[in-house]
Amino acid sequence: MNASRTARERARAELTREIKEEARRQLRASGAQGLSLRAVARELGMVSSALYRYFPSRDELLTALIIDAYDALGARIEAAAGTGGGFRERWRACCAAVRDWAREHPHEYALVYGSPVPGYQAPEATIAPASRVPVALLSLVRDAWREGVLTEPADELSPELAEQAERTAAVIPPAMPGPLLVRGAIAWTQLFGMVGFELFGHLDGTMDPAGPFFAHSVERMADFLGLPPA
Amino acid sequence: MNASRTARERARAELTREIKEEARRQLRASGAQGLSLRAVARELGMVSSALYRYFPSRDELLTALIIDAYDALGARIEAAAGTGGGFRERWRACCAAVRDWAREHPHEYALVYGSPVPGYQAPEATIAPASRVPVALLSLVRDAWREGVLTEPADELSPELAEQAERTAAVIPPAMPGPLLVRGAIAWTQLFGMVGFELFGHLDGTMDPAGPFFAHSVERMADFLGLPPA
DNA sequence: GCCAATGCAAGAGCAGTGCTCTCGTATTTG
DNA sequence: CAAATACGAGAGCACTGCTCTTGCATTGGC
Repeated sequence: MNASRTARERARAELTREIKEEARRQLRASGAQGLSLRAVARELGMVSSALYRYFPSRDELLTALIIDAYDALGARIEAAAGTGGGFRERWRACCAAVRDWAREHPHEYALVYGSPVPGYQAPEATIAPASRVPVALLSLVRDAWREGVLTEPADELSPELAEQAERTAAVIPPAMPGPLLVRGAIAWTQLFGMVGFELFGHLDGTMDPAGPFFAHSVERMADFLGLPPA
Repeated sequence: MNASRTARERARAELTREIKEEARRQLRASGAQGLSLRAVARELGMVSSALYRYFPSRDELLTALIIDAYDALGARIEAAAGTGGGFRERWRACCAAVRDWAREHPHEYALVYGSPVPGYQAPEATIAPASRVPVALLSLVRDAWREGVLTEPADELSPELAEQAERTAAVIPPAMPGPLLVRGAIAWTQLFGMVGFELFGHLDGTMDPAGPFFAHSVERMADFLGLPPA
């Protein structure tokens, strides 16, 4: 497909990939704060100013890493959602995918789900890959509902929330009941709150190691969503 | 109590306070990344090297700000927990206290609950103020349980989790049932997951503005804890 | 009340950063 | 083949955290 017309274009694509690779390596070694354009260039045997031909600023490099991270996590959770078994097993697999990926790539997790860089405005290009995770989770809940295996919640929604739920449901047709979608969103925030707390050390000394607490909480959230027992 | 013995000691305490104040101002303006020792010194009319007499490094300054932030949030939630009304109202007040404080001090929230600075190890001095929030939340649940107004959960705990729950409950005697404490911890992670997502823009475009979603989720978590309806 | 010990601010300096600009060269395009 | 373009290299600017030395002010013991 991509015949990569000229030699220059092939070299450019190759170098862009290598820069991101080296940047990711430094990210893993010393975090986003410690990622230095000059160090990346040095490691690649080029001078720092040459790097600006590929990424116009340090923030743009970080944005590229963010998009890659979102996509990597998105692919993982989508694969988990597509496994066989009942809905509860698939829910477990999705949650485990998020936690496993986060523990394997803590700095990349921190980059996308930790504090945004000051003054950093998430560019348009990040929102699509960023939404893959919530879409996968909510789609799973919606599928369970469509198959009728779900005990549907009878929560009352305020008019504003009902409208937001409807807007949100529109991106993953066919529509599902608002109260159920909102419960899905709650479980989504719980999942990431727990994973973030584990990674950032807020569970140290109490629910530590976090494995049992995580497993238990996944079951409670499955109950909360009305998923049938396995 | 603190007669502040010598003039030198008074001046030192005063300057330490002023440094933290100016640092907090810069934090609010440009985030943790943008906090510069030299800029703080400049703003205070002193030379940068003089600042090192008060804080041995930039990280130590940040640690001082972190402790202050934990204490400020801790004081807020403790005040909210101590208000009158039923347990559900107090639960609402606690959750609102966390969200309100976070929205009022987004950069300080990011500092303590966002990604930890790379290679930054939370010093001993932070764990006591950091625990004020979970202690306040769990104490509220425990009080409701002691008064018998709670429908106690019948969740089964794995042996490891039961042991962790027991260890955790020991710091807020008298002991409470493990399954209930774990539900409290789940609600705790949900609360901070949701607040973090709102602050860091992960709800933009869906549950945005986040007020209705927040209010609804607080009720669902109150149900989840078995708190009686208001 | 004096004097040594200590606390402290100032300045210079080091190694590093992101980023800009210019300049000569290599590649691509018409 | 010539003109347009892309590119790497280097110098340089303004900034950062941090260290070290120097000289002055405050303190506590005699």
